[in-house]
Formats: sequence, C-alpha cells, structure tokens
Amino acid sequence: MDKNQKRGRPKTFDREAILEIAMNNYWQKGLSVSLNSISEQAGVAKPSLYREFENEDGLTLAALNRYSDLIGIRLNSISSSDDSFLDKIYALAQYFCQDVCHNNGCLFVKMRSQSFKVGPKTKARIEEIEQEMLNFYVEFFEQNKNELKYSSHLSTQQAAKFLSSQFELALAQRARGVSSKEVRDVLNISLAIFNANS
Amino acid sequence: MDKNQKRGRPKTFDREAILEIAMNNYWQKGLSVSLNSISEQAGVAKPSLYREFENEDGLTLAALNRYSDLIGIRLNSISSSDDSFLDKIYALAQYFCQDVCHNNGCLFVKMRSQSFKVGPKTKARIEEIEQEMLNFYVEFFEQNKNELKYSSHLSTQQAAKFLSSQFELALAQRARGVSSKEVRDVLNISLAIFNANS
DNA sequence: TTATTTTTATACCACATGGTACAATAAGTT
DNA sequence: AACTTATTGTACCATGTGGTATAAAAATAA
Repeated sequence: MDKNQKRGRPKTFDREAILEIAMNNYWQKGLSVSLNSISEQAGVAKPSLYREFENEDGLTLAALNRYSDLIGIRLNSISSSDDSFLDKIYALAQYFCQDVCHNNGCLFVKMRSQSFKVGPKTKARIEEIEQEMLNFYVEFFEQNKNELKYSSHLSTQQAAKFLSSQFELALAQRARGVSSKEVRDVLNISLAIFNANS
Repeated sequence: MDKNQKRGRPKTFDREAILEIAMNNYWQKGLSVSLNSISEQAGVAKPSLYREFENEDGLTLAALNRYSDLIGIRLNSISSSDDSFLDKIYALAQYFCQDVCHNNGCLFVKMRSQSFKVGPKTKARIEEIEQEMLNFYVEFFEQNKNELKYSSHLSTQQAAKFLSSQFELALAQRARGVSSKEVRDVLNISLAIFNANS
C-alpha cells in the first residue's frame, strides 16, 4: 500500500516525540536526568533509544540541537524586526529573562555549566553554539552600528561580549530560581550603558 | 603520658587534613566527586568518614564551611583596608577573577549552581551564605556611602545586588574556563558605573 | 591476663547507571 | 506455507554510588 513501506516490522518509534520528551527533561532537570528515566517516560525500551541516538551523548546532542533550533528562530525574528536597536535589546532581555525560561532556565546554559559531564559530541556542539551566539551578537551590533548612540569606546566585539555575558548572567540566575523581577532589575542596570543619555 | 589520652585505640583520623582534601576535590571537580573517591584519596576508610561527618551531606557542608571561612576572612580584610572605595571594589574584582579561582572557580558558586543535587543541610547553608554575601555588600556600600561619586539613582540594596551579580557572573565564567582577561574585560565595563566620570 | 573501650578496616548491601545480547514480533517476499 | 528483514522488548551485565554490619586492632583498666 504505502510505497515507503519497506519489509520488516513497521516502526512505531516516534523520533520527534521522544526528542521532545528528552529535551524537556534536560531542560527542566538538567543533565542529571538518566537515560533510564527518559526511556520510561517515553514508553520506549532502552535499545530503541540506542539504535536511534547511538548512545547518551547522541541523545543529549539531539536534544540540544532541537533546543538551539527553537531559540535560533526566535532570536533571528527579534533581530530582524522593525524595532529600534534599543527596543531590540530589550526584546532580547525580555525573551531571556521571562519567555525562554519561565521555570526551566536555558538548556544551553545549563548544559554548558555542566559540560564536564557531557559526551564529546555534545561538548563540541556546545562550544559551537557558544561561537554562533557570539557571532549573532557581533552581527547584531554591526547591523545597528548607525543607531549606536551610547557614549562608547567599546568595539563591536567588546559590546557583543558584554551583552552576551549579561544575558548569560540573567539565564543562570533564572535557572537558579531567582525571580524574573530581580533578574530584570540587574539587567536594567547593566544594559543602561546602551542608553543614549548615560 | 598524655592526660588527654583516653582509653581505647588512639585516633589517627585527621579531620582537618581530610577536610582539606574534600574541599579541594569539590572545589576543582564540583559535586560530581564521590564519597568513595574522597575516602580513597584521603587514605581513610569510608566508615571513618561517616562517623565523623554523618553522611555525604555532612561532608559537603563541612567542606563548604571551611571554604566560606577562607573567603570570609579575605573579604573582610579587603573591606576594612585603607584604600578608597573604588580601589576596594577593584580589589574585590581582582580577588574574584584571579586569586580565588586561578583554575578552580568558586566552590560556593559551583555548589549553588548544582544545589539540586546537594543534601538539605548543605542546601540550607548555601542559602545562608548567599544572604551573608548580600549583607556584606550592603554593609560595604553603607560604610562607603560618602565616597559614592557615581551618578546614581541606585539604592544601597540595588547597588549591592548589582555588584554581587557581576561577581557571580565573573566566577561562573572563570569556573567554565574563560580566561582571566576576558572575564576582567566584561567586569571592567559593568563596574564602570561606579566610576565618578561616567 | 583478662576485660573494656574506642577507633579503624574489611566486606558487604541495595540500588541506579550506561550499555548490550538475544529472543520475540510483525511486516513483506517468494 | 516458509523465508527474509527490520524493529521492538525482555532480561541481563559490569560498574559505581551512598551507606552499613561487623570483625579486627590498639590502647587503658582491672
């Protein structure tokens, strides 16, 4: 009937569904989540996970990639909006200290902070994402160069690094359970250097 | 001979030495260090550890307390020096991004970031230290109120929170392996708000 | 010597982990 | 029907974990 139907027992393993569960687990509970518990929650046997993702490293990598797609889309959408530069910065701040992680924290930040206990493939991807994020911020500042009103001796690189660090702080605090308001208060102070009249 | 000599097998267990080893282990490798490996490294049997510290929670707590004594002394010494307020701030910055953790990172920050996998006693102590640190900063700003030249609408509370957050960021980055220079660059930007001519 | 007390060390327990061998299952192919 | 192929699920393994029962050791006291 189905031309794609190959011979052999039909597959019931739903990669996307399992990945969704895995991602949410790591997102909420960090890397302390075991492969055992994921297989239980997903209702699939362990060997199925191993066949699909090779090993735990493969699973965490796949979950991380899914997550990075998720926030990449959002980041680009903010960056390419019609808002002013300052508005964009605060939209990013809003995204990072409320939307991304209302209760969870950022999966990427969490994994990075525990990167010593992660497999080699995931570790490499973490460093890759780190670079991608930094590039995003550099490009972000480059594109909005003309709008930069802040009294700044900062290079684009420095500004990018600073902004990315402040967001890192925000995400780490949110992940620890610090309230969105408290995080926002700190962020407002540090981001003030991008205001015109400072 | 020794009047303190009670009957029974003489004690060879050196609490301080074992605590030193435990602290350094947690400091370098985080809470993923097992009690097994600590007992091996220290050359004492596990039951000895359990008799002295009750359980793992007791050991991590003791190690954390040892650490907090260590940095508490240093912090107070900086705070009560004759330097100017600004110099003190930068002395703290220097301490946090180089001296404390040339390779390790801050034990307190590390434990806090993994506080979900820590025993109840240690967890309580972490929150206590958090409060103590904040109080230290608040008092620090209070004492140096007269020297505050920065054009600031910030309350003492807000300033304390901001400073403590920026140090948290520095320590987290150092713990991840970010170079002392890069951390310092970010810190210099954010601490600039305490400068007079900003 | 013998008993008592305090400490140390051996050897174990139950459990969870990442990982896998292999049989059972369910489809197409001949 | 019998055979092949792809997938799933049971049941297991070695290892490491926090924690402990209990024997051995080493001192004093009788």
